[in-house]
Amino acid sequence: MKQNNFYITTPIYYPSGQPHMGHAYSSILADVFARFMRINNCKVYFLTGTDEHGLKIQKSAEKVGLDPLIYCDKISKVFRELTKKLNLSNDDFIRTTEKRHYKSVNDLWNRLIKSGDIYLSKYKGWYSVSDEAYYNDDEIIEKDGKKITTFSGSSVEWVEEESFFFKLSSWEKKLLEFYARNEKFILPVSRRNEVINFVKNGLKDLSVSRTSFTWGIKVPKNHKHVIYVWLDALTNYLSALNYPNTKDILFKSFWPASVHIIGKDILRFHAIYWPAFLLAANIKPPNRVFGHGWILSGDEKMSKSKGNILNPQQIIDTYGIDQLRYYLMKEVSHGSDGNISLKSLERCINSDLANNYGNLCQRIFSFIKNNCNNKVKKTNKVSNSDKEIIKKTRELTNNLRNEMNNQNLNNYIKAVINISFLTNKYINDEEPWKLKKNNVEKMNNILHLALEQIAKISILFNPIIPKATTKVLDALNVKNNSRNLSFLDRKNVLAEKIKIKDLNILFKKIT
RNA sequence: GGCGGGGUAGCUCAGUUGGUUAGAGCACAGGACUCAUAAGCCUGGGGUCGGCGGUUCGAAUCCGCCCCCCGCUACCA
Repeated sequence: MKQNNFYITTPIYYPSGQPHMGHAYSSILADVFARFMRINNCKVYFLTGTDEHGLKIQKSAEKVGLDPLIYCDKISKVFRELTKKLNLSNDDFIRTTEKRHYKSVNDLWNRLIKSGDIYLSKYKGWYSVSDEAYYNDDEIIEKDGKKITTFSGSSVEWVEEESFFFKLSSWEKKLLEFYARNEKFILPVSRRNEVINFVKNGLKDLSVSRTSFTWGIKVPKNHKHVIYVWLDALTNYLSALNYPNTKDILFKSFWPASVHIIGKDILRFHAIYWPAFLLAANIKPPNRVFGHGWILSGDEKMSKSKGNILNPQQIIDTYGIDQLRYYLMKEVSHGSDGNISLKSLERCINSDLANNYGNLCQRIFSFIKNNCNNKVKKTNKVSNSDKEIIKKTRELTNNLRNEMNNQNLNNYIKAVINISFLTNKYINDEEPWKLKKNNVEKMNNILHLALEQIAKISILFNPIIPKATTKVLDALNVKNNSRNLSFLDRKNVLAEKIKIKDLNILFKKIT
């Protein structure tokens, strides 16, 4: 990994159902960080994709009478299309059914065999056919002469299955050392504690192959076995960089990954298994795993039976993608679960986007169009209130890079919207409409400063609401190579003399 | 059960080396203005900071007990 390079990933999605709000959230969150790092002058590689192996997919394909791969082509496409609808800026979209991925998984497997971390043995336990799951002794009771699991009540049978194992147990200490050395490997901190706790309670070796189904990557030299889902799926992060060719420019530039964005439900796989596999294979683990919370609807996890599903596609069609992106990023607080509802979505769009940022742009652009023929020129006279707003804006933006380096998007958004408050107040206080007749110079200075503020806000909001902010920056004639964070280092975005274009309403108010 | 996080205004949350009248945004009410999407600005109402007890000159903040919510407690992912 080169300095100033940034590799960020979403989970690869298991396409056994339609994309839901949780997928949308993970993807948008990752996209926001990717876009931010780009305007922060980093070279970014942003990856998403689909995880297409396993029993569920095999069965679903059988049900509709399709070859699993053809079936996957179809459903993976749905997720690929979603990246467009969500306006993701991903550089690649990987599927675990691709050749490059097979090559990569095979290589990782062979490395682990070679290092002695994978061995062949037998997996034994109580298996429930209907649950497709194994249970521990303490989860089993006898009822009417039958063994059943207390977990779901379904009947279980004793099964012994040949399986390859990964020597996870021998990585316990090394993992704990790794977490200690890399304090921010797992964020937020609460999740880090969970993981450390789990590891401290002891790790058992992990079964990493299955013989009960065939839809997957076959174990090299033993085709009876299919490679366990996580050893398969996680490796996608390497495959996309052309691993096993570690001399490849992509791999050299972007590994280890800067951050894997994931939901808290798959934290263990990313924070324990994944670094263990990699350490065993003598590959550097990623720099960070960020586990976000779930999207809830009315305090409940969204589910079909509860009828409280908010479908991302519908929301986008009704309200727009920038609106959905902004709402999700604002409403869900750092790392914890977030409740969403149409009501709060509409409130959020109206207050932040329409009334605040949108209207700020509108009032300034309209005024300049009607009174200045779209031309503004500033002089070097700086009033006390100018100094004041510049100073306050600087205070608000001081820590923004740091907030984003810790995935703390809430503080970021709060700071930026506060710049919008400041600017609205500035205009109210300065009353440029009163200066039309007798002080055009001062009026110009005020308007120019307002535009400068709008430019800064628009650049800072660009990762979150790219469409709307691009319209504004276009209307301001800000060059592409100026749409970055260099103004944080006390530079101005706009020239002293500027000509702007007309700007249409950015966000319609919802009534 | 064990370990961890949390309970602050109607809603979402900020706020600990303990210290003046506990904060923000949204929502609500009133006011002055008019460039603007009846937007923006100003002012205001509203909180026994989960409960009880303790330490202290002083506690949302420290200690003890209790109540409630959430997460983790491995091979579905």
